[in-house]
Amino acid sequence: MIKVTLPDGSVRQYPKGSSSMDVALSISEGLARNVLAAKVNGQIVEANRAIETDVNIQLLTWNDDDGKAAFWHTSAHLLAYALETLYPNVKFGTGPAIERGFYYDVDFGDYKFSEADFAKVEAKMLELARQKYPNVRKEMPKKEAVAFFEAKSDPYKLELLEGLADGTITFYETGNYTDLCAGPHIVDTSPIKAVKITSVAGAYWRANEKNKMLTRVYGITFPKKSDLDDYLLAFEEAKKRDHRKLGRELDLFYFSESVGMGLPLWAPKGAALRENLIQFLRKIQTRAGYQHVSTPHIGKKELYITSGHYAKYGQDSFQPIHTPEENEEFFLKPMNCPHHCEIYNAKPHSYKELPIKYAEFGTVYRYEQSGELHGLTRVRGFTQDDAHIYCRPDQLKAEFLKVVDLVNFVYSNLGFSEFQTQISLRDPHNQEKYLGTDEMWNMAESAIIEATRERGMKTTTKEGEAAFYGPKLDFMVRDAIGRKWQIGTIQVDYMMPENFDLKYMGSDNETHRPVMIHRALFGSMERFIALLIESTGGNFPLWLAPEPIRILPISDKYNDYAQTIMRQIMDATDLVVDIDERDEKISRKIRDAEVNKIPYMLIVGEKEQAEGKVSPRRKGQGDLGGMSVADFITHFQGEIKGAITQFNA
RNA sequence: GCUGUUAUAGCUCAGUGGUAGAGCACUUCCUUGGUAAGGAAGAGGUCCGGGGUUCAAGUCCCCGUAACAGCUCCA
Repeated sequence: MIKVTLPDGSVRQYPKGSSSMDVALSISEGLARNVLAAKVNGQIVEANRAIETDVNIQLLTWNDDDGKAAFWHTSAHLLAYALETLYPNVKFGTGPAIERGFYYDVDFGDYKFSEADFAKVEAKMLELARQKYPNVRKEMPKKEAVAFFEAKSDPYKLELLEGLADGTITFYETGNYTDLCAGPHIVDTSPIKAVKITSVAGAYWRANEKNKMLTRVYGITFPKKSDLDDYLLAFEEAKKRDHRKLGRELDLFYFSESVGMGLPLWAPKGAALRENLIQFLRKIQTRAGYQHVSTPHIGKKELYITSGHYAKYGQDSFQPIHTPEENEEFFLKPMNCPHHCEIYNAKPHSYKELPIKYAEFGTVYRYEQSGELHGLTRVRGFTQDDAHIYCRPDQLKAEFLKVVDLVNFVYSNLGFSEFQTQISLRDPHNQEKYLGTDEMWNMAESAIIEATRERGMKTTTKEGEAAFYGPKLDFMVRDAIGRKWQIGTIQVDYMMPENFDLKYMGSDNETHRPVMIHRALFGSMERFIALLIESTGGNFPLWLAPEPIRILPISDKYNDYAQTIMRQIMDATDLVVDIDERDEKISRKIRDAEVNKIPYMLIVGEKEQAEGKVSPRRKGQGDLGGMSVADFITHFQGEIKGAITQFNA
């Protein structure tokens, strides 16, 4: 007998060789029906794998991410099985489960797999799933594995095998389909009841652009048809929050082919939104001890040679502009740090002055590959809420933590509670990509790791994601359909102070090298606003709304009264107020204001004019009843005060 | 940059090789109104650009441009 410990701590006894499925069956048949895989002593395995020793078991169902992963992993095999049946001679790359569904990378030879094929593949997958094929795990010596794929003349699987040690090779058989695979899988194919092939796109073999491009077929499957319907419906709903769509609908920004791709044009409403965000942050940064600076949009080539950016990105930048006579070369600035370092270097500094924090809403230009451009989230001209903190090495951790706190403050006020944090380190196997000494890197990386640990932050760590001059702590949020974007970043840099020969005079009357922290909280105004649009669906908090108040006169007889009200509000506050003077009925004006997502409508007609009042209507709430202008202003300002917490530096 | 898809009025989109369409928006007129679309009339087109096939191209083919999805990249 073996002892099985369940997550609630209960211990049960089973005959040796029992499986997780047996455990599930002993609890309830319903549970057994829902079990997709199991976590046995922390390792995820098939639910029917025999257990020989005492173990901890967690049964995994559709409610567990790992359960879904097993389900979708099997679905990927099912996809491959269907493709192999329908398109003889296809070769397979890799086919993992992903966050939402799965894909398989396929070499179709000369065949162009397209959307027209989707329905056929879906039908075949469902047909195969219904056969209730068991997923049979097989361990195999490497020699045998190689022979199998040589017989199949499958170059991709053979290449994958090269990287595997003998004795670790496992295969899974599903019907007539056999794949090199580490598993785990669901017990058989029958739970797969709904299938959707979602898209097809190119993907480089082994994620290397020098390799051949395979065809990546994406799909998603569910245990219930209604789950698929719900998923597709939710996806359609999410697409309505796309910032590119809302940007046009709310008249925020545009692109023009004549201006150039990736160069956003901010319309008045968008510019107002942007300005509100800048004002908010400028005020907080000033309180946090930042000094705002302003630097030009270009800089001489030599500046970027000094910083190291020229060697790294010179060829992949917008190419230099030249002066007509002297033929000097100037680059559009791709980042603000070199300019800020020059401000630092403009005069000598004492240790008593540090930390020095230069902030700038600095507009930069980067040549992004054409295929990368994406609405406002990836553009070629954008404004960073950039700042550089010059501090003594002994101040580094404290300063880093202050920035972390600032990020938390700003995001919480903007409703971004779901952000993720990632520590981006250098790739230990590819160190020539980076500048600086091991000592510098170790100091910088440990500063970030210690600081995040000190705050108890949940971070993920990624090697190879660092900037070439230093490691980073990145803050990421998801867009409407779940894609992750980096917004904030905090970077520790020992390199740039070296390159620019930055100094300060220490208490020992010797010169010392400061450490630099590069940081941006929004990242770029463009990307941040894009994500703000998607997270709010265009219903911005009152204090950010580009048009917070619109006065709606009942008829043109009350336009003059509306003007009086507008002036009263604008005199008492610095708010933007508009009047809808169109020759339309009030219900129409209300509808249009609702559609335009205007937070406050002020309805004025005969009654209001007679009583010297306004009738506010809050978007989404309806009529608030008549009140005086003074009462409305109090009400309005109260809502803003309630929305922003006080920042204490 | 790579693979694929798409491009028709300001927006959303129909359009079968044979006279360019709808809804919304816009303009004018009527209407002067009370909490989510009042009525009528009008104007608006390089069918993305260039080339080709054809008696005839918005429609078929090629090249380019841009957008979209994904890959790769991201100071």
